[in-house]
Amino acid sequence: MIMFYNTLTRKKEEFKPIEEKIVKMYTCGPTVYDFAHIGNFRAYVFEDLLHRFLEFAGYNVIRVMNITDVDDKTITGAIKNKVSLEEYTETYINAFFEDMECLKLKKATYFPRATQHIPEMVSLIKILLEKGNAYFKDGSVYFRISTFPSYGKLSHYDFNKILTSSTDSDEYEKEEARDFALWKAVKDEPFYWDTEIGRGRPGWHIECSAMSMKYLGETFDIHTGGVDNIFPHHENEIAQSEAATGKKFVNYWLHCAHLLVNGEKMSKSKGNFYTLRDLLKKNYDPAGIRYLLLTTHYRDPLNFTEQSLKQAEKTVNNLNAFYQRVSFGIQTQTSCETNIEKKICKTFENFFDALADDLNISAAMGEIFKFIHDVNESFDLGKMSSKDSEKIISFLDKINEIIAVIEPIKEPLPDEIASLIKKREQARKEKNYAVADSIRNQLSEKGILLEDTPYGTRWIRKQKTT
RNA sequence: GGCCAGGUAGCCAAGCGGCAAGGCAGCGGUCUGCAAAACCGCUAUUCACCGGUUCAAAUCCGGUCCUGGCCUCCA
Repeated sequence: MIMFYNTLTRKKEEFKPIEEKIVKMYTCGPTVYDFAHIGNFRAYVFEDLLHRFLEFAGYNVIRVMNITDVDDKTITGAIKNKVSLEEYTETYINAFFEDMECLKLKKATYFPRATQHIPEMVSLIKILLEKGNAYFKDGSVYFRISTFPSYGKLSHYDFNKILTSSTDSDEYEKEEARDFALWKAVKDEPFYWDTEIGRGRPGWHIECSAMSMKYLGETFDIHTGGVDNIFPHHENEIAQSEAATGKKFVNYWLHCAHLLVNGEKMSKSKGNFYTLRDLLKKNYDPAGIRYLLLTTHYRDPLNFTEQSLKQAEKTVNNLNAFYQRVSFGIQTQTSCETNIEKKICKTFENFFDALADDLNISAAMGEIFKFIHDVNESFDLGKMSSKDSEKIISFLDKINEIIAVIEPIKEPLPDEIASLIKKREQARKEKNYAVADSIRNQLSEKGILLEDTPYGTRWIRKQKTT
């Protein structure tokens, strides 16, 4: 049984998709006005875990991640740089995909862009106008919240108590302060679309309603984002979508908590703003970054520090060392029987159950580390057969489908290096340790670490260290 | 002010009524020519604080303090 915490009900609920074996999921993607920062990636890593886990659990995941390529910030950026909106956003769209690959984030099925779905948004707005849920004012179209009584059900805000007074100076255009723009009239700006509802550009929220319904249908299973999206963004999506279709928009809303930097909110003014690229420049390992973002429960605030990043790197390093130790075992060890199969089954079961409980990744990893410890012990006692090793490796490969931080070395050892290792073993036999150590240092510089064991010399690839 | 999270060892982090998982770091030991990795042992009488409920509380209830978020375009 899979349980998720649903923001809508504020409870953990059993997950039941609309269609058996298929999950339709919408994950809020980037606004491409700048490079994404690690706070953004915390959300994307959480979504990646969700995606991978659902596939792991046997679901066919149909996932949409939108690219917001028109909004105030992208427009400002394009004007400032005197380029078209397309040119301006292209850089950041490409960077985003590179970053995703770097963090091993699984690709969504669709990456729709707002600018390519203007007709869909317009027709949705037209429906809302016809139904009386929206109105024109000075060429813009606003959603009339008074026509949607359950407004506030996601954020659980009581609108009788708040928002009685209008704060912004230009709010006079709207009938009510809380009404929000579906379509913004454009007069002097260079970027606009001429449509049946006039010349203008879309409001922020409408793209997600239009695109999610296009690719996933009027009602779908899961919608995710950061907690800061609960209000107003997701609240408004619900209002627009449900007013238009008369149907429930989304069954499960999952939101991840924020990332803090050194216990403080991440902000440009404080200078504690890291992009993924900043960290890579500082020579941090992408797998370590992924591990750190992955292994704090998504609903808990994550305090990002360079110390914890270094710890994460070390852990990833040890996971890789373990993988390689076992791989090496495949080629060398021959004897004995263990009940490794049983242990693998139990570990797998516990790992899966932990994740099925609202993605409890920390508990799931705890199971893996206990397993590793047990296996290491058996190795030290010489109780592992090559058959056992093969089973362990295939188990680790399976786990890695979710955690994706282990990088198995599949390619054979280059001849040049193999012969150096042989040469060194000869030197060691002759107790010529000066030569042996110099070869070891030489290989270390090439990223190959040697480990002498009772069964011979083993090599592993050195992880990036900082 | 309203609403929502969170405060567990040096750091990170599970547990959410029945002897405080796990990771990283540290210390001592085994193995090693030396290493590395691994293994063994040690490292929270206590879970922000104060009360209460209970045979039993880190876990439930009440209050206090601290940190962070949202309250109209920020994941």
